[in-house]
Amino acid sequence: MPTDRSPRPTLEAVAAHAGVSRATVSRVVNGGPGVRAEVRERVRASVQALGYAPNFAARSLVTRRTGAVAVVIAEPESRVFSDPFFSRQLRGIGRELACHDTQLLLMLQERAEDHERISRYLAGGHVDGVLMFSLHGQGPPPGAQALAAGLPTVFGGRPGWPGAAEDPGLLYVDADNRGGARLATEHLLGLGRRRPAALTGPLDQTSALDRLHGFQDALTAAGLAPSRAPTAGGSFTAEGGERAMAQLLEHEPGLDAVFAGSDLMAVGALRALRAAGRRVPEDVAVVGFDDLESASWADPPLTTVRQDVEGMGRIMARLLLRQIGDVPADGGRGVTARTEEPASPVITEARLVVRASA
Amino acid sequence: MPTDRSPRPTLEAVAAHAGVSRATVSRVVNGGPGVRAEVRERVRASVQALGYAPNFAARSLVTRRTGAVAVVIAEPESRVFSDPFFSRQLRGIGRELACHDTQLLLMLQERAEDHERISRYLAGGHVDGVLMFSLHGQGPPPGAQALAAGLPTVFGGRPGWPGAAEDPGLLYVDADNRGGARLATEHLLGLGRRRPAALTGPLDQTSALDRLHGFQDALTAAGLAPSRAPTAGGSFTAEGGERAMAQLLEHEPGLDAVFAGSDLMAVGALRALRAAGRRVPEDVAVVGFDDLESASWADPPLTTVRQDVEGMGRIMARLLLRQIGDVPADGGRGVTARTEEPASPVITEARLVVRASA
DNA sequence: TGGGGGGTTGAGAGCGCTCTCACATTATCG
DNA sequence: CGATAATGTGAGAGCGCTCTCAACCCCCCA
Repeated sequence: MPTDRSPRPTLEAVAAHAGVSRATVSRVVNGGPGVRAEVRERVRASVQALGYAPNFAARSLVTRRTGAVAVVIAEPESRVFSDPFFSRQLRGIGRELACHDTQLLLMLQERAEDHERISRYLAGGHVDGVLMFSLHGQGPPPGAQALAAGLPTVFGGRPGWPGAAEDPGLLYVDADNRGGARLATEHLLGLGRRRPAALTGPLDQTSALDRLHGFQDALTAAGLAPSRAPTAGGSFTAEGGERAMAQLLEHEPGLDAVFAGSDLMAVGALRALRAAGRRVPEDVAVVGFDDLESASWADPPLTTVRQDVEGMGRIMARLLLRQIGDVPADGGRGVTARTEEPASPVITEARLVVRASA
Repeated sequence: MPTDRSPRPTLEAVAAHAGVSRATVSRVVNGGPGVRAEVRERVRASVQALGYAPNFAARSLVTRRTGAVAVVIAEPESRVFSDPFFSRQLRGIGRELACHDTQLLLMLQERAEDHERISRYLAGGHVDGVLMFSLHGQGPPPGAQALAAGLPTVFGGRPGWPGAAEDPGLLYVDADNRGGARLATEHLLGLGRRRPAALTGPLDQTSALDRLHGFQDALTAAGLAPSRAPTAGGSFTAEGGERAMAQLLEHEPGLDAVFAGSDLMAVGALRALRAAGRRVPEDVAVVGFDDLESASWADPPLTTVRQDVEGMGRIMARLLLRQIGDVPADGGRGVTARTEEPASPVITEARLVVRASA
């Protein structure tokens, strides 16, 4: 037979064992008030003796809470797990949720049919809220499904679909991509470089776009024409960076600095530069973005923009938990944290980390 | 108010709308037989019209199925997300589960108190089964909690606690660590190297231990005394590899080949070798293990042992779904896949990938 | 000694769903 | 054409829990 799922004891059983009613056991289990200390102890002992654990589905059915939160990751070709950036953010989320006794459901939306499956899940009340990462710009507004299901939702990164910017109720957490990119570019210019180029990620992602804008901001401020600065785009990967860099070198052999949209791209750029016989940083200075672990391994170690990725994850989780309402710690005996101030998007700081590449 | 959770329509509502009973709607929703085509269509229309989605908790309460599986990752300092190996495995799991309409609950057990929290969750019937990764050897048999809760469980990697080897019912999926390590070492020996050394991971992890054994197997087969081969251990990280390599060089300056227990360690070893002025592969040949993406970026690109990590994840998921019983596709209308052959551990093949480092 | 009042406890009604079983309807056959 | 089977549908009993509300007990004060 397919696994002999031994029947777990119910509230009823504990009540009988302790000689009290179901209601009393429920009170004890949930830490509710109004139970004599003596009875409370007796019930506790019975719970222990029978190895009772409350049935999640039954509880959830009446409380309308699941104590779980979905992390939806919408991306055509799931780089999620290979992308250390994401991984760290996910870790931050996981840790924060664990602190509040909340489970994390991971939902990967790689293809169109996943969209439907996930919508169904969200509508089915599996979770109390949603953390939404939608990395691509095309397709149906990803995350609309969660909002439509009436679930509290927090976005990772600034949502980029048409109209998103106008919606003041949209909650998201993002790094200061624009400011960070500006910082990095100013560093290049401060080094005396006058022919900087940019390697951008997919411009349908707001992070890539914002970083490009930051790059241009710095040029403008320094009196250079952003439109004249060479730019090439690709995916946020080492391969993408390598290809874009090669392309850039072909069209603009005179460039003396490169702002890469991500560390992975920067690593690729280093490869392409080496292949072209350029020295880094002597001939071409390179800065990256993200400060991944691999940034410090690179040869030469990358100057890059650091974001507190794990912290962003934690903030996302916290924001969501606040939206959900009361923090479901210990079965609800905690204080109900009403949303005093209206929640609003959070932009976290980005800092320059100077290493050898620039 | 904390989020106006708009009341979703219930079965009852759909039944009223379609002019049938709840039972009939249930049958239609679950694809059950015995409903006239005309009625079926009418119900479908009502479902559509009201935007009905079955309540998960209620269904789960009666079916005793949740359609979710927990991935428990027990590790003191969660490298989970930074470790690309894991990430790929998780992706494989996620994809396979998605194919079977099963959700993935991620549970990180970083500290002792998490253990208790997770046990509670598992016992509460949140999930139908457990995929268990317990990377450290110490502490209470991690995973015992899942087994104790009577949940179908599959382990990632060979469980290492005392007695695990004797338990024939223990299900796990592992790479052929021993065989792969032997392959890699034989490659080094085949290159004419006669003073190979090993960099091992934490030997309380079976994967590290198995790889060391594989290394020794190759030496023995080649007529070399394994006990004479220099060995240093550390964590499965670049830092660990760097430190261990430095230590090895100090004690055994004459070594001409290194088998590293992981690619990350190998990358660290490359750094240490460079710092010591050794050329790779001329002075010292290096092989790694895992074939991470970074293995091909390394300088020189690493010769390493490739495992089908994503495939391992898929197999784990498949094994678990089979244990759980019938594959819960489309609400159970699928064939019940009884365990015809008794399930048994799966060891996947490991292949050598030759690049420049050896 | 009797009547509040506060603190404890239990009875019972659901939460939304599935599933069994009895009933209604129509098809099938002697 | 009535008996029997096959098919379609509905009534109702839970699944295990929470939560309201009424009942209860004991103590205090008049």
